[in-house]
Amino acid sequence: MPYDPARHGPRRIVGPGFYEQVYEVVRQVPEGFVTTYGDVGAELGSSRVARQVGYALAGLSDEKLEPAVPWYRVVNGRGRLSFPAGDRREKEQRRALHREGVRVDESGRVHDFSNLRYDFDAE
DNA sequence: CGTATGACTTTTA
DNA sequence: GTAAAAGCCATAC
Repeated sequence: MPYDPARHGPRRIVGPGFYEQVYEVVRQVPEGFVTTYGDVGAELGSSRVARQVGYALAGLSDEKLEPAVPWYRVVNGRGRLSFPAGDRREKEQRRALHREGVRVDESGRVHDFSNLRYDFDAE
């Protein structure tokens, strides 16, 4: 069977792994803001690890980390949700974002995405 | 060490 | 504006 993080999940939740770094960066995103996979990757040093960022987030679907990771604040580079419409996570992400004041279009587009995008370097 | 996979991005049409 | 193809790279086997 091929590797399936949705079923097996990442074995290493804490430690010097890449995933740990991803979680740490995502936790920096304040409430009411969003970020992109590419931005998180860039913050980690490489702007080409966007897939791995999503990969890391996929791992915490079933995992429960102490500091909650606001995975729902991470969208793709075009300001859209990375789930097909009707997906369980897609609905949950919309609900969570709406609760923080982030409006999401029916197509899954984040309204005023450019303005809500969090700037890590601004810290 | 080589192959396979994917919550992505960028380019091209 | 959308759609399809190629490229990326950490993790697993």
